[in-house]
Amino acid sequence: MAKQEEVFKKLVSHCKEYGYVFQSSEIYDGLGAVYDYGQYGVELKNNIKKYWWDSMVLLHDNVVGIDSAIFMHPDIWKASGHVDAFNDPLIDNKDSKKRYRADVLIEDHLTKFDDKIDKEIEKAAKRFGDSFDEAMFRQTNPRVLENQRKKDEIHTRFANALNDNNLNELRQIIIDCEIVCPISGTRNWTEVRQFNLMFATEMGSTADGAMKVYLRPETAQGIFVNFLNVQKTGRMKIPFGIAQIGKAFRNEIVARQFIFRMREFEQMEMQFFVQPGEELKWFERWKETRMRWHQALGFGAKKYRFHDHDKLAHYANAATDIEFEMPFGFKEVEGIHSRTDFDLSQHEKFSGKKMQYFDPELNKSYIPYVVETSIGVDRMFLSVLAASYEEEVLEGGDTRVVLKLPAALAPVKLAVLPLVKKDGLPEKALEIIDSLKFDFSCQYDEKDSIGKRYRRQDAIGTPFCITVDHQTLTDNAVTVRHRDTMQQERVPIDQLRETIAKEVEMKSLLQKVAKAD
RNA sequence: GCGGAAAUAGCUCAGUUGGUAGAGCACGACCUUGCCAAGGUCGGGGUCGCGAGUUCGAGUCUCGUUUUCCGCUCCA
Repeated sequence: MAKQEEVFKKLVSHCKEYGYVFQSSEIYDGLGAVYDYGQYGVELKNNIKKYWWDSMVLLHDNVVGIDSAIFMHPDIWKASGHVDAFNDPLIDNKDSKKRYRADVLIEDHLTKFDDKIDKEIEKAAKRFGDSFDEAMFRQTNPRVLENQRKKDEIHTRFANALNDNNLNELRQIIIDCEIVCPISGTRNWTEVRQFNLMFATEMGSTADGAMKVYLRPETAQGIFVNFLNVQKTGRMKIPFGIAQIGKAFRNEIVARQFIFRMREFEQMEMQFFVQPGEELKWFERWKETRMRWHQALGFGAKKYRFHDHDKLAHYANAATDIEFEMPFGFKEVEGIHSRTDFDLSQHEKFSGKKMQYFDPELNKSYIPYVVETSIGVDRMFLSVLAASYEEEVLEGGDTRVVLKLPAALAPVKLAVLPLVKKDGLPEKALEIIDSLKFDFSCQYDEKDSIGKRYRRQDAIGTPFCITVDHQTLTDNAVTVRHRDTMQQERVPIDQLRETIAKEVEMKSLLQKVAKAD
């Protein structure tokens, strides 16, 4: 495991050194858990997105795409449950390092306090027997009276604090009541913090009451609220799907492991609408299709596994993750969820608009059930890089660092290298680039020895190096050097396009995905 | 968010008990070589993460802060 972590560290440095991923705002000391994609990173990311989009929208005539806005009506997040589910005041005990909900701590304390008073009364009742009058005892016993007063005071303060969302007051109550951590038994508390998963901002002028809007924490809701728009204007018949790629934002408390958990990230989601009762059948089908999509990349089946959820979220009746073996263990890359009719029903309730589909075959209306596939672009990016990164020990004993990226995803498809920087070889090389640059992303490099240039291309994952030598000038053929095997072959210049296209076109991947559909 | 560690050139790092910031690689120019990196010459690049404090003097000591990594914690 320690070795794996080393590999991960090297991968992170490699990403920075070769222009794949940079930390955001680096010259200002960075911004926590936010990253920028560099010149090669953006190409790889775009290729991953294209691979997904084409496999969804191009290969399925009943799946269409949309691009919904990041800002959405705030009520959408009430309907989805995001507003209520993540609004808790949290406090940590510094000794036990345990985190609690501040309001729950106080409630528990008050319940115990009530019990204490009741026990005292019970004790008194035992002592005085039949002659005991509880009402009289409560009204006259000084200790009970004092406790009662304290209790009322705290209850009032607590209610007010919750009402005003006064976090300092909540903490003060915990201190005043001398509430201790059940684990450490100490009163060494942090500040009370409100944790909300969603980033909020204001829309409209603040002078006349701006509306609080959120940056979407998931792209799915943009699909749900457009369900009828797409269904009607596209004349879609159930079953059908809507796909979307877009940014989402979550204010994670702990965001770590490089780009695996970021505050700003990108999702590729597809919501598939089906007849109620058919959802589990489709759930299974999408599980298979999505796994095939991953495995078509050729990293080996052992790198992937399903992780079925035992504890289902309230909206789901089946859920699984596709996990990938990252250098830090098997981690979720994609989730496939059978979300029932929860989301559409909620939107029907909150918006007051019907979210139903008239099924001409069944001759009735219903709220469709939804099977969702949701994959993190950044996680996918990380898994592709992790699987591709290799430090190879060569025969001579020296090592080379090579990114064995699937050719269809590689940011640069080929580099054209003149063997020497004279005798007209550079001119010939540039001529070749000019003829290929419309089809493939090409690079030209004439600096340093040819071996060094090969290594540089290995490090960014370029699948082909094309070397122009003196012979090229007479036979119009070049040497094609393959990244993974380092093997070379002689190819006539007029066959270059065909030779390379065979390997680098997205088509080869898509055909593997489509095979069993 | 808590605890621990780290931060010096683009990268990897050195920098002694506090006394004028260094190396290798990388980068640029020129020369040389030419099919699997690290030949020669010259050159550019650092207010030592940031901010205070102690001191005649701080990369070095103290405090704060930011970021990253590790462990907890959290995780629609």
